[in-house]
Amino acid sequence: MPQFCYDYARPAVTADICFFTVVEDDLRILLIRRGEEPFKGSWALPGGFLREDETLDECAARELEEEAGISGAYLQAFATFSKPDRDPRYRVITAAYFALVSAANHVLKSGSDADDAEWHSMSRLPRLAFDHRDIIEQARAALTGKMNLEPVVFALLPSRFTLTQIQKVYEAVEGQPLDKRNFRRSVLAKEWIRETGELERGHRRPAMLYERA
Amino acid sequence: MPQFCYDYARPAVTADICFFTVVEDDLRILLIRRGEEPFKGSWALPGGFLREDETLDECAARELEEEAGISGAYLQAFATFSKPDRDPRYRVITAAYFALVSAANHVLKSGSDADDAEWHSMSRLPRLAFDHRDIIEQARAALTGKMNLEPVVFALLPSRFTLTQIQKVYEAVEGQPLDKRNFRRSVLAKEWIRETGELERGHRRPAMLYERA
DNA sequence: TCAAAAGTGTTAACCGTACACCCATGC
DNA sequence: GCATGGGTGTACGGTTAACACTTTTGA
Repeated sequence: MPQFCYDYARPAVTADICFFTVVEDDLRILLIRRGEEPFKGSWALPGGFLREDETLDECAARELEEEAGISGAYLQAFATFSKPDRDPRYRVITAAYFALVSAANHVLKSGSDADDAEWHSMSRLPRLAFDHRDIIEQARAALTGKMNLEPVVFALLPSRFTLTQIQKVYEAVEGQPLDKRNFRRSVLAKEWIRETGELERGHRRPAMLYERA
Repeated sequence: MPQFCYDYARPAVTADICFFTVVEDDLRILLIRRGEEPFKGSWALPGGFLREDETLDECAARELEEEAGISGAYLQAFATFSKPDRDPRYRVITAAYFALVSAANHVLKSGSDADDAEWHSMSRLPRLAFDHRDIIEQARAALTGKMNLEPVVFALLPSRFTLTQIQKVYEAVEGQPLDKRNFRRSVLAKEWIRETGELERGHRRPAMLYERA
């Protein structure tokens, strides 16, 4: 085993990811069950150590690929966590990201690190390792803010979607119902979407399908 | 010299600070002239290495004290910089902060690290080391956003101030003039300030002095 | 008396919010 | 024919933005 030696103590640096999806009008987050101490049996955010040749953004993207088999998800850093004792083993500085994937693409690749990964409803989180509950709370707040400023909602939707679908995603993230007419007016005013001309059939009354503009 | 050895490479971690003040209606930032390679003679942000027993917030506060002799300034992290080659010597991850101090308190303590520190107008920045120009640009944007949401402007003002003074600070940070009547109405509506009853005398027509509510 | 900064209101446009009914379809 | 979700407009209140003149003082 090689050794890396420095004149001063250096912390380990990781990127941890709050990976969200919306399924059945419910905001869910990907967690991994820990098989080792500390916090054996608790759930933790996916993430891992920064490598020598990558940025934190690249690290987060790589971990998402390795631990959940997902590439190309929307990824955004939102805070850094640095309390000296947040990991009882040794010092770890964590750059926290949130990531988004649509329900259609959220099937987890089995094998490798992903075997103990599961989606958990944000309304019923299990026992969490380290300070991951704090991180998740801040992630949700960051996501809510971002969604009202920038067109990130599409990362949580299939490529074509109805206005009701997009509304359900906002409601799931914000955790509160929204007025249908006002929501439609405001989302159309933003010019983030356009009509496809196709209708979604097979349920009740067909609904117009939209796509990202 | 002690040696700290790890099984994997670890980056150095620093906190760097974009330390702003407003003087003569001009937004200025504290920079330190580098006496060593790399970037000898260029200017750099104050900052330094994270110690074993402190958070990044504490590190930023300590560096501000050591390098500029200022304590209790408003401090806020806004981004992390992690490009592998952003420091040509070895890998450094930097948590970037912005800090604010009022013109009245911005005299630099001489001695120690501060000897080569100077305030520079944001409208005429010198040659900067590393990726510090990027960091400064992002800091200004973060500061502008924060000032319109939270009462941080007081960190850039003396304890008592006129409405014109507070307006000049906003104009300096945002880099654009503001309408006097609208500005006064909106700042009074926020209820961040109250009248002192005292007038500022000695110039032209006396102005009401306000203080933080 | 003049130069300089302090102080003061009104109007119009825009935006957010509240709110209820008819329509098209599948069963 | 009925249950289900799709689709639509208006009115009110609050906020923002534009805009010009009088007052007070020091020199």
